[in-house]
Amino acid sequence: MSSRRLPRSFFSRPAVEVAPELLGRVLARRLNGGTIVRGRIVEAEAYEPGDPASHGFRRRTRRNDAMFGPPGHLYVYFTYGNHWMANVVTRPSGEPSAVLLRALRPLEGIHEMRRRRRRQRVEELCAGPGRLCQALGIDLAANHEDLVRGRAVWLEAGDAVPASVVERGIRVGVSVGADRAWRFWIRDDPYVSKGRPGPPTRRSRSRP
DNA sequence: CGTTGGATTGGCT
DNA sequence: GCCAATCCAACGC
Repeated sequence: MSSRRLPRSFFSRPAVEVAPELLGRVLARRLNGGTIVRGRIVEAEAYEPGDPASHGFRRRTRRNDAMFGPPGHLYVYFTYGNHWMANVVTRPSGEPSAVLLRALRPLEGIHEMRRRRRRQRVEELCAGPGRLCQALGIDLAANHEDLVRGRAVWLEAGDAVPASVVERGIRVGVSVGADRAWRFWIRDDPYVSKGRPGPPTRRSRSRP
């Protein structure tokens, strides 16, 4: 398994090409204090220009700014009042696109992940986009981080998985753009998230 | 300026 | 399976 970093050219392509090729790669994080935490990517989703489900579909704002920036950087955003999400920016600057990291298989720093997640089972540490951010301590401070040259978070080449074991389907939790089968995962991998593909279940709108 | 709902999670019925 | 938590971007007026 290679610990060399993925080059900028890897990311400077459409997200739908990058997403399946990110499977088997390793997301690495150096926490304050120096502890290294690493996990193998087992599930990812692509968000492309002109994609109504993408944050980059509308104009550039403070929130989605990283999506419009150079490839190989991190786009981090906050949602549902609780959770951070980590994306890898793809395509050249000016073309908003990114790959949402949805699940990792923990490799290193598992004790630290358990402490942050307050969960013991290894299968529950990084199986979900909000969970993996919590496990790796990724929040807004990591937005715009350079995965190619940065020291706080980066991507190692790891072992690309053969296309024969890559499964694809519609994305999780999106109400529009469900015609696009842009979610990719490693078939039968126990660390893939349990999120249901398709639109989120309607919540009650009742108020106190 | 008020309302809506989200690239989710975890706890409870 | 259902739904509250909890915040803020986007959008309507």
